[in-house]
Amino acid sequence: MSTPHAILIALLEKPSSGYDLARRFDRAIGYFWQATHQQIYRELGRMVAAGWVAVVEEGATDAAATRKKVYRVLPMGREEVERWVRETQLGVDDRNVFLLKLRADAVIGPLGLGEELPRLIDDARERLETYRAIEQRDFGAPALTRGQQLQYAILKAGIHTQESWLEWAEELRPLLNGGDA
Amino acid sequence: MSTPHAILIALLEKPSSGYDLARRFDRAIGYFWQATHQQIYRELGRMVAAGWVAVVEEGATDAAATRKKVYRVLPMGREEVERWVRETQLGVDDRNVFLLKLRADAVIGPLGLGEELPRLIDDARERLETYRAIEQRDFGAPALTRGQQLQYAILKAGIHTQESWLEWAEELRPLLNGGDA
DNA sequence: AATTACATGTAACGGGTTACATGATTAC
DNA sequence: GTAATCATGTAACCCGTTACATGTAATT
Repeated sequence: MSTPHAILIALLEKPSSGYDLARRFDRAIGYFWQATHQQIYRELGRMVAAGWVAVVEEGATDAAATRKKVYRVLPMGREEVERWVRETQLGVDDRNVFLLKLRADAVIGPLGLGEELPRLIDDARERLETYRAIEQRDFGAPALTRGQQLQYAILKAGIHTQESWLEWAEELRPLLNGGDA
Repeated sequence: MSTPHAILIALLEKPSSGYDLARRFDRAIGYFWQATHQQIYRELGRMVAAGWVAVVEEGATDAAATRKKVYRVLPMGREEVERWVRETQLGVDDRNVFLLKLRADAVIGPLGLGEELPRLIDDARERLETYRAIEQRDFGAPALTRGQQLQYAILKAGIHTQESWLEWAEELRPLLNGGDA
């Protein structure tokens, strides 16, 4: 649901054409966020209509580049990004969205993520405790059947995920709080 | 795209009504797989039409339970689950789908996941190497700006995710290979 | 000359989400 | 008797996906 914002942030990092955006979403960005070129063109059209982005009009850099349309973010688009980062509450399962917010914070000054992170950390700790409780309740027995071992493995996947994320988040914390935010 | 299979597997674990399924998807299952009651009823309808599931007809357990419809998986539904587990190739980003496959494996015998896991492990290792390469190339400098530190943090999130998953996967490996598969 | 890469779009479909709707049963 | 829970559904919308479509520029 935040594809337009993903595009806005990518454009803040570097003004691009739809085609370039598609390539960027296939490479680096695509590791944690996907968007096909159809989505990109669709959203670019909408965002032009909304006044968030505009096509860069340069007096024909070279005659060949006529077809290429480079988009840049307008003030209203930038404001929309700030609003979205500040007002969109995330849950424990929206980690890639939080990474998107981090990218926004990396491009345009501090956006108050230092206040959202602790809440996410608390949520992750809570969920981890839930998992630990299930672990002790359901998998404390000495001998488990194959099926039970597999179900235990599924639970462990969840435990690993939370623990690993918490480690990362604690490491990130000072970066968001220190400085000036 | 595998909501119907998620429902089938849940029904294999325990025949349930649509309402019960919705509650199960809100609780335990919902930690890594979501489905609203609208989706559940829609899919149940389709799967009845496809001959994958059927309503359990018991001669009125008690007169009050008239409205409740309990579904069970028919042989064709079970075969469809097996087919899906065996034939659906997963990518690095389909980890929750792999957990779903594991749940299927836990309910109905070994389904050949011992062959899919190594491929996923290789993919994860490859991606981890890509991340490590980016790390050395872009973030080797001694002093990084705030923005660069944040971008580095985003990359580290990816590194953590791969490492953590690989640890888990290696732990799981013998369970899928040992025994009889 | 032919193929690949560049570059931008339209159209249709299906699934997930949200809102709406209804009625029975249980608990306070 | 009123509210919460149980229980099942319909309808509309939007987004992501897949397929289709077109044309230019660069490469071999």
